[in-house]
Amino acid sequence: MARPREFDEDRVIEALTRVFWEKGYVATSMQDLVKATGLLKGSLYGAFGDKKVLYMKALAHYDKTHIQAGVDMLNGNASVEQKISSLFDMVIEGVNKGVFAGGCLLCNASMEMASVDKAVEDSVKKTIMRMREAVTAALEPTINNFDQAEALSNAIISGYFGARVLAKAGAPVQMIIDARTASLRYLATS
Amino acid sequence: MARPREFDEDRVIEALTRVFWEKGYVATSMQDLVKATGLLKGSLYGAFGDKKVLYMKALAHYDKTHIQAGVDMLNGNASVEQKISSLFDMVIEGVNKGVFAGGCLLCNASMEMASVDKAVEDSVKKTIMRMREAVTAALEPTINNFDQAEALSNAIISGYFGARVLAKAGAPVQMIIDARTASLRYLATS
DNA sequence: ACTATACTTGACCGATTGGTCAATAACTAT
DNA sequence: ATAGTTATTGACCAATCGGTCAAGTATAGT
Repeated sequence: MARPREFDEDRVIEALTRVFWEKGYVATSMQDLVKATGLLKGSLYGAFGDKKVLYMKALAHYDKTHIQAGVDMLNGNASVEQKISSLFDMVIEGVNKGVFAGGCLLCNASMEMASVDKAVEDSVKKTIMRMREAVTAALEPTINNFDQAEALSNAIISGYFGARVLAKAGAPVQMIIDARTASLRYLATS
Repeated sequence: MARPREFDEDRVIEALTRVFWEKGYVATSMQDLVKATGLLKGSLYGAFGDKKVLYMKALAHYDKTHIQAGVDMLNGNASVEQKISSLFDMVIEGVNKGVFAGGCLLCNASMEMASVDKAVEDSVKKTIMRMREAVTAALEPTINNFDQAEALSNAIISGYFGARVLAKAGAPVQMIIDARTASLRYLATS
């Protein structure tokens, strides 16, 4: 019926995601995306839409992959302590491996775009809530009071996001380690 | 000897700071700065330098005013609990007053620029360390072991930055409140 | 083989970007 | 009053921005 696509959509969105992750929305040019995806501008516009749409696709992709990996970990059958610890270890690992200075596309989007674009804000907020639910669920076996578990979850997520900011700033890793320790101590005394 | 400046330097830098604070580095155009300061482009370049220099001036100004206000508060003679609580209250206040969605230029700079520009990274890191020192000093009367105080300080700062991210995302204020509660509980159990 | 349809291509668009500069103006020291 | 110095002004620059589009091309159904 018609000419078939010559590219793999997932691969393209993966490439988009990496660029937006590394550079942010405004600092990324269509040229950057053309270079990263191997597609020409016309194809990108034809297949997806304008720059904002591409960014939303990237956010969704990041959610489906990286965030989901965290959620899966939290839903796994490790101990609660192990799960919370892993959350912060992901940040430290990012720093050590040099993954965009330990940055997180979700946090980046929140800082750069959430207060400016309603669609981004909604997307970011939804993802944060998913993370919170997962953390709360992971805590509930130990805490068994939902409100208390959620309050603890909120604090842990705050510490986690703060760790992301510290990581990007190139602050001493010890600060992140101490944030982890505090969350674990908080857990132990709840 | 020569023609005098027609503008007040502090007022101009204050205006610059507001724009960069609200929009970030890349999203701010020289036109935005021209409009905000009332100066023409040539004057801005002549008096200060290029866009990066203007940004660094803004960071320094933010440090001297907003960050310093926090440091002064921490050095004051309120109780430790009151001081730590105030740190988070500043975020909540920002959200309620709608000050750029509770954002903080320091955090914004860390997320957007620190991994890209060495000078920004250094500036941000230095400011973070100043905050840490102030928090640590505020904790020492209660903790009296320096290392322990610093570890707790690191955790609190992480929670504080995380609160900034949550604020910008438009997350429920309760999450920030719970982050505050957690920091106070760390303190109570140390 | 032909047609309808969708994809690819690259030239092209006006607007905006950060930055420069020569001309003019306002001051002070002499 | 004049000379020396610096600030202001706005026109100007090449480069890049996000986005469009007509032309060419590859496919599937007939």
